[in-house]
Amino acid sequence: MNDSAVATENTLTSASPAGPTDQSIFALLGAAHALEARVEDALGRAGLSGPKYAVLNELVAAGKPLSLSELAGKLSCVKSNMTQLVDRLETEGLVRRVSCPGDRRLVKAEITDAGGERQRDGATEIARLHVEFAAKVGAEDRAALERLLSALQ
Amino acid sequence: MNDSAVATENTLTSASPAGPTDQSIFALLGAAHALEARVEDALGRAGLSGPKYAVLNELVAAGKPLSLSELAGKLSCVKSNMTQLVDRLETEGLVRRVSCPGDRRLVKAEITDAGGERQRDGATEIARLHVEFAAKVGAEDRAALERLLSALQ
DNA sequence: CAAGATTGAGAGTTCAATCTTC
DNA sequence: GAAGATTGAACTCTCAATCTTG
Repeated sequence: MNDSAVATENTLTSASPAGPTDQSIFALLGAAHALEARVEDALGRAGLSGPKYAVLNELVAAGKPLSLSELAGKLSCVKSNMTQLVDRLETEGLVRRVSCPGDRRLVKAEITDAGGERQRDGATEIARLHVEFAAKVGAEDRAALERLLSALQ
Repeated sequence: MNDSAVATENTLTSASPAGPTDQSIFALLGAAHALEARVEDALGRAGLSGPKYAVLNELVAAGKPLSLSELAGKLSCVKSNMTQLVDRLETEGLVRRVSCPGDRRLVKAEITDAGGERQRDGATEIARLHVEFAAKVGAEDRAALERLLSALQ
């Protein structure tokens, strides 16, 4: 699982200057903001941020070390971002860099035992959040959401 | 109109590790991400970022200089953020800091002529985007969106 | 020359600590 | 002391430029 939209972003959600039409877009972004904040809060309880959880999650899902380029692709971010994110994860002891004998250009990230535990904690929090979400949003609204999302893509 | 959710956040939107339930949340965040990117692109054509547009917009809506604390309140961000954002806007000549004789603790941001032009350009781009959005999303789905949003808050 | 990773600079955000003013 | 603004440190992100390896 990936979760790049969890970041701390909240400057685009308050009033509506131009007209009534604006409200749809900005209301949607505001709600997404609130949801992201909920996800970040939940992960924070597990000692993780959204981006850190996303990386650990990908490593667990893959079941093997992944190169920084592969991770950047899965998280839809640029490679230099992954360099720094893995720096911070490595500092925390949640992943470790391993070199690849086959292709010496590659640097792979391998999850540590501590990283595995942390990922499980994060997944537990996310699961809890999801139950809450499912209870609040009815099936028919969820269908509307799907249509909305595909219209937006 | 405000628009804080426009930031560059994209690490939480890819796969789904835990289960099928996760998809609702992360799909929503992913779509919001895409929408934010569209807004940022549109504003970029006007030479603005989301946060910068939000500030200019508030100043135009108020029709008078606003203190940095007032702006931070309207944009739902911390005050230190506004200090730096206004720094960048001032460097670009879009706003200017004015001191307040009545309460010498206050620093107000006043929009310049250049800032006013820039805001108009941004608003034009946003209006264009909104027409597109309204055309893609039907009225009934928009109603479902409203319910979704209030359930989320 | 391509691809993978890193570095440096900059935007945007948060928090904690500080300074001035009330 | 409390409110307004600023500064410094940290995180997340992007882009452009560089280095190493293929």
